[in-house]
Amino acid sequence: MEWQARLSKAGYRISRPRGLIMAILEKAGLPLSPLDIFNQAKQEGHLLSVASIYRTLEVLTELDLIKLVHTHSNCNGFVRASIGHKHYVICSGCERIMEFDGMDDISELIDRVQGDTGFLIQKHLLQLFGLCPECQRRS
Amino acid sequence: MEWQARLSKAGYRISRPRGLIMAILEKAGLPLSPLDIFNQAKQEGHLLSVASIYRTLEVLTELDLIKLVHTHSNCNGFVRASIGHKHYVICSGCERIMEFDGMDDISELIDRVQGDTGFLIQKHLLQLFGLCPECQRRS
DNA sequence: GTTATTGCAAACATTTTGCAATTAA
DNA sequence: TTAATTGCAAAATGTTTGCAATAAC
Repeated sequence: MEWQARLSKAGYRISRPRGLIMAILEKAGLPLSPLDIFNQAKQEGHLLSVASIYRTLEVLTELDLIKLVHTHSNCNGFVRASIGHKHYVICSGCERIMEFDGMDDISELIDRVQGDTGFLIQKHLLQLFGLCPECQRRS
Repeated sequence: MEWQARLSKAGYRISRPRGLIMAILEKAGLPLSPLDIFNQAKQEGHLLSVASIYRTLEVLTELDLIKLVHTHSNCNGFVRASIGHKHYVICSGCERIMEFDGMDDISELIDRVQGDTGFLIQKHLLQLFGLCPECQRRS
């Protein structure tokens, strides 16, 4: 389903700022912070208020249209999300990001941890970091 | 090796604020933010400056004596770390945290992702979230 | 005694909020 | 038309920095 449809269905409106932010994240291909988005929009000749950016990112995250990415330093990078639960590999060189599936691979681990700790696991956060092919070549 | 020894060996001094912060994290058993640490210290009758807290957390993290924990909202919780690379399970109810090993479990996954994406994986971030035994009972 | 470390206060950065003006439906 | 959304500016929050005073070695 299109992001427009998902917004509408949830009772939100399709506004210009929301479209802009989705478009910017779509073509970025790497995690952007609120300020990054502000700057990118400005560079394209569109002035957004930071308040709108923050509010929009909150709505889009709530609808799983975008995801927050965690790194060593910053945890304020957002990426366009595709359907379903995914994990990310992030390039330490250029920040390029790719999704991958991996629920099967860790479900065994989750079972083991549940057994060992008595915790009832509900969610998980898994991200890999390394060099993308291009950055490998370059170094 | 004791944290004191590790600090010394790295050329750092054993100061009162550093000892306090290590002690506070040690007994907390859950991730504390810089402000949490400030408040906990104050409650015990010790005034720390926030600047020192931030600087200390940086040093301790660099020496792997403590680790930064990532959650949905905040990524500013620090926990006392034991030796070696660990992962964490965090209780969604009370924030209690436990370590677990799991490199074996995901090395296969890492191989697969390297093959599929061409990335050269160097690091990973894996955290599980759920209810601890006590919080399960309570709900 | 020497030098790292601290505390303070100010600078800086980031995020949130209230409210009138705007715009999507 | 009317209600959600925006932009603005101010407030709140979080983090970093320079520097003189202090404390570890």
